[in-house]
Order: sequence, then structure tokens, then C-alpha cells
Amino acid sequence: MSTRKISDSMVRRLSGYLRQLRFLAAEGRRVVSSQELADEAATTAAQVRKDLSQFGSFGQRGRGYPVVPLRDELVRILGLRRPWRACVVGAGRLGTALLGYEDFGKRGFEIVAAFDVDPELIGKEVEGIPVLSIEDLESEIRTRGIELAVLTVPHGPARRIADRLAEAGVRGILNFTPTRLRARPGVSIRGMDIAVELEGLSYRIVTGGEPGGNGA
Amino acid sequence: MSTRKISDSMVRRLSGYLRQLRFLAAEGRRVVSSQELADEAATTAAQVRKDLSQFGSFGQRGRGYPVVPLRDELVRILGLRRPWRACVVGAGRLGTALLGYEDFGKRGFEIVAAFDVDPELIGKEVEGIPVLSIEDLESEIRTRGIELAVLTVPHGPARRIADRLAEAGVRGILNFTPTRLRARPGVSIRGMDIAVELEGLSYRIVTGGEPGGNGA
DNA sequence: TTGTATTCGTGACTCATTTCACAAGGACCC
DNA sequence: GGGTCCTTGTGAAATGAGTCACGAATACAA
Ligand SMILES: NC(=O)c1ccc[n+]([C@@H]2O[C@H](COP(=O)([O-])OP(=O)(O)OC[C@H]3O[C@@H](n4cnc5c(N)ncnc54)[C@H](O)[C@@H]3O)[C@@H](O)[C@H]2O)c1
Ligand SMILES: NC(=O)c1ccc[n+]([C@@H]2O[C@H](COP(=O)([O-])OP(=O)(O)OC[C@H]3O[C@@H](n4cnc5c(N)ncnc54)[C@H](O)[C@@H]3O)[C@@H](O)[C@H]2O)c1
Repeated sequence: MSTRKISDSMVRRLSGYLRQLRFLAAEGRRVVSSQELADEAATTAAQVRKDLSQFGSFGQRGRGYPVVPLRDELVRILGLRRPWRACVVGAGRLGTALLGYEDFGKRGFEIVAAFDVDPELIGKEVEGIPVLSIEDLESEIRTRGIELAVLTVPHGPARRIADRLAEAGVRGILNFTPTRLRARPGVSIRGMDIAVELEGLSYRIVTGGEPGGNGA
Repeated sequence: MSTRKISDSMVRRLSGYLRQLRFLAAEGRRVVSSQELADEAATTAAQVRKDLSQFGSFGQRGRGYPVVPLRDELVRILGLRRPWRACVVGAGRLGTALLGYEDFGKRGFEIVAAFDVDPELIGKEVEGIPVLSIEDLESEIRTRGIELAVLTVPHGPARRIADRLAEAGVRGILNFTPTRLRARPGVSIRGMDIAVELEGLSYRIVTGGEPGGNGA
């Protein structure tokens, strides 16, 4: 346990271990080896051990890692002990799909509201989640204790809304728009750009690159 | 120009530069400095120059990089000279949202078909794109010359369908399911897992990590 | 209890990526 | 045509990530 700085790619791997551990826990498995964890997370056994050893000694030599305690430890490390309260901004095609995504809840993220400008949508419920007016963004975020936002509005208003979210005290934004958001102190931002991923595929294919598996 | 091996994170940055260059080209800008490119792609000027120098000398000292030629060069490097023919497998909530995503075309990816099991959907068109039976997956992929697939089916059938896609000759899969797909020779796979990104946000927030901007 | 087979934890090493610093090359003004 | 800015291109240095090998600890069988 040497408490190095935790890199982004390592956090990504921890997520992968956690996913696998949840699955194993549901199956009733008691212990799992670094090798098995590595296979599912597309890495090596040594890497798994090194990653986990950053936080303490959870394994038992000769046996492996106890599934449930290790899962709970990762939940703690990743900050998922209690669910995060989140909203979706932009209840369009993509936003609506996300509102119906049941895995959010299972993974510790609770979507408590959506926001939109469209008067047709405001006041309705989509997948059981209320669509609120974008005008009330700041007040609703405060009263409902919303900490995270998923941004699925068009390019035009994206920057402005991100600023308003930051201003209203949101701690993190998951950005699905192709707009690059300005970093704001106190607000973490992560972008999911489909085109970037597709272009990555394209590059690998034309350069004859086999290496199939990065993410899932 | 030293022709090192191109890393994954570098390809990601190249995508970022390309996005910005497309935007600047549309605005009519003639030249751009490494500094400006760096600001938008959340990196440093030196990094931009080093990245680009892998492929040749495109810049003019004292002036910067000519926007349109550099854009075209990146298009070539990333393998985007002609559009890729793609399909969406699983025309559910997420799949439907993706079928309506107009930016695909602009970025060089043409969605020519969707596949599903649901008899209600098969034969219909969604957003102008025909929904075909999953039973005809192999034959349709061959006759329509489909090269890429976006996978948006439930967890259950995901692995099996990925195998069928690989068998049918698809060159790349963009996987939105939480299922980890087995790497297959000749098929590049890239996963987009929302939960992984949200967990990354969660981690950064609880550890007090400011560093706002990775992706968009 | 002893021996053998496992599997973790970890320091040393290797390899990859990023940053730094600056010379080289061109633009532009006078 | 000479001087002055700028900004690129690039080796060298610094930093960081991932791999290896092996000792320590444990399980289990005989
Ligand atoms: N559709 C996809 O599959 C997809 C995939 C990846 C990324 N994206 C990105 O996600 C974003 C949304 O895409 P979409 O296809 O869902 O578009 P959409 O037009 O279907 O939905 C956008 C929604 O945002 C709302 N909106 C517009 N301005 C707003 C404002 N100022 N405040 C609040 N809400 C506002 C609209 O009323 C609409 O409901 C776009 O930036 C797009 O590039 C979409
Ligand atoms: N909804 C989201 O916002 C979201 C976000 C991220 C990831 N995902 C993932 O994307 C996948 C789809 O999610 P969804 O919400 O769109 O689910 P959905 O149930 O709305 O859609 C799934 C579609 O796949 C079709 N399907 C089922 N079995 C099939 C088969 N064997 N062959 C072809 N088609 C088949 C179904 O008929 C349905 O139309 C899931 O794996 C989910 O975890 C969804």
C-alpha cells in the first residue's frame, strides 16, 4: 500500500473490477483470484493486485480476494456508498432513452428529475421522472439536492447550461454533447463522444490494428 | 517525423483536433496555432506539435497550421476519407435515439440499417432507416456492405450477437451494453459504459479532485 | 506436522508518454 | 535587405504506467 496518485485509467479498471464483483456476489461466489478479475477486466493479474494494493491488503494469500468485502471496499473507494442524486438536462431522444435506463439505479445513481425548454414536455413525466422547466434549473437543483447532471441538449445551449449547472452547485457533469465544456473549479466534467469512439475504431481498422478490446 | 507507434490516447486527441479543425474550417479560419488547438482539446501546445509531427510537417513556422489541409490530413490518418457503412443492432430506446442522431453522417458514419427481434418493429422504418430482422443479420450485412455495428441490445443476447457480427465480417463494434465482449481477431471493439464514466466522476468528486476536463 | 500447491503483496525494471527547452525556419515591417 | 517576432519541429530529460519475479502467507492433503 504505497498511496501513489490514482490515474484515470486505473479508476476505469476499478470500475471494471466492481462490475465483475457485483456479478460474482449475486452469484454467491465467496472468493475470486486476481487472475479471474483480470480476465474480465481485460488486464493482467499483476495489474489487478497492484491496483488493489494501493488501498490496502484485501486478499488472502493462497486463496484470493473475498468477493463481498472487496466489492464493498471498491464501492467505498469510488464514492458510491450512498446513491448520487442526478438529473438529465434535455429530455429529447437521447435524454429520454437515458431516463428509461434502469441500470443507473443499480449502479448507485438516482435520476430524480429532467429539465427541458419544450412546453409540451414540461410538467409531464417520462419513465416516471418529472420533466421540469429549464427556467427553474437553479432552484430545483437546490431544493432537490441534485449533485450530478447528464447533459443531452443541443450544441447551442450546451455551454450556457453547463455554466448554470456549475453555478447552481452541481458537482459533476456527464456531457453527451459534442461541445467542449470549459472546466470550472469544483465541477468535474466527463465527456462521452460517440464520434471519438467511432473514429478510434476507424483508425484501428485502417491501420490493421487487431488489438480488439479496450473498454467493455 | 519519427513514426512511433500510435497510442490509444493519442488517437483520442487526434479526434479532438479534427473536431476543432472542422469547426474552424466552417468558420473560414485559415490558420491555427498549436496553442489554440491545445486549449480546445484539453492538452498542451507541445503535445499537439508532437502528435502532429508523427505524421509529417504540416505547420508553417511563425504562422501555425493551415486549417483545411490539416483537417484533411487528419481525416486521412483516421481512415475517414470515405464514409463507413454502419448498422444499429437493437432498435430499442437507446438504439432509436442513435438512429436519429444526425451528427453520425457529418462525422463520416452512415447508418444504413437497424436490426431487431421484435416483430412489431421489423419491416418498419425508424428515422428513415429500415429495421430488419435479426434472423437476416449475416445476409443483410453482406449484401449491404456493412462494416461497423453499434450494439444496443440487452445484456442477454449481447455476446452471441457480437459473435455473429464478427462471423458476418463486420470490422468494428461499438458496444453500449454493459457486457464485456470477447476479443475476436479482425474485429475491433470499443465499449461505451455510462456507469464507468459516472463512477469516474464520483471518484473524482469524493477525492476532491478538481481536474475537470478529460473528454469533451 | 510436514510438504506441496496456491495466490497475494511488492520492489525493481522496462517501456511508454509527456514535458521542456531551444534551434531552425518563415513572416512581416521598415 | 536586415532586424525582429512568432511558432513549429524535435532531441533530451522527466515523469508515469505497466510488467516481472519472487518472498511471504495460507490452504490442504497425507
Ligand atoms: N441522439 C443521439 O443518439 C445522440 C448521441 C450522442 C450524442 N447526442 C447529443 O446529445 C444531444 C441531444 O441529442 P438528441 O438527439 O437527444 O436531440 P433532441 O433534439 O432529440 O433533444 C434535445 C432536447 O433538448 C431540449 N432543449 C433544447 N434547448 C434546450 C435548453 N436551452 N434547455 C433545456 N433543454 C433544451 C429540446 O427541447 C429537446 O427535448 C445533442 O447534443 C447530440 O449531439 C445525441
Ligand atoms: N437506455 C439507455 O439509455 C442505455 C444507456 C446505456 C446503455 N444501455 C444499454 O443498451 C442496451 C439497450 O438498452 P435499451 O434501454 O435501449 O433497451 P430496450 O429494451 O429499450 O431495447 C433493446 C432492444 O433490443 C431488442 N432485442 C432484444 N433481443 C434482441 C436480439 N436477440 N436481437 C436483436 N434485437 C434484440 C429489443 O427488441 C429492443 O428493441 C442495454 O444493454 C443497456 O444496458 C442503455
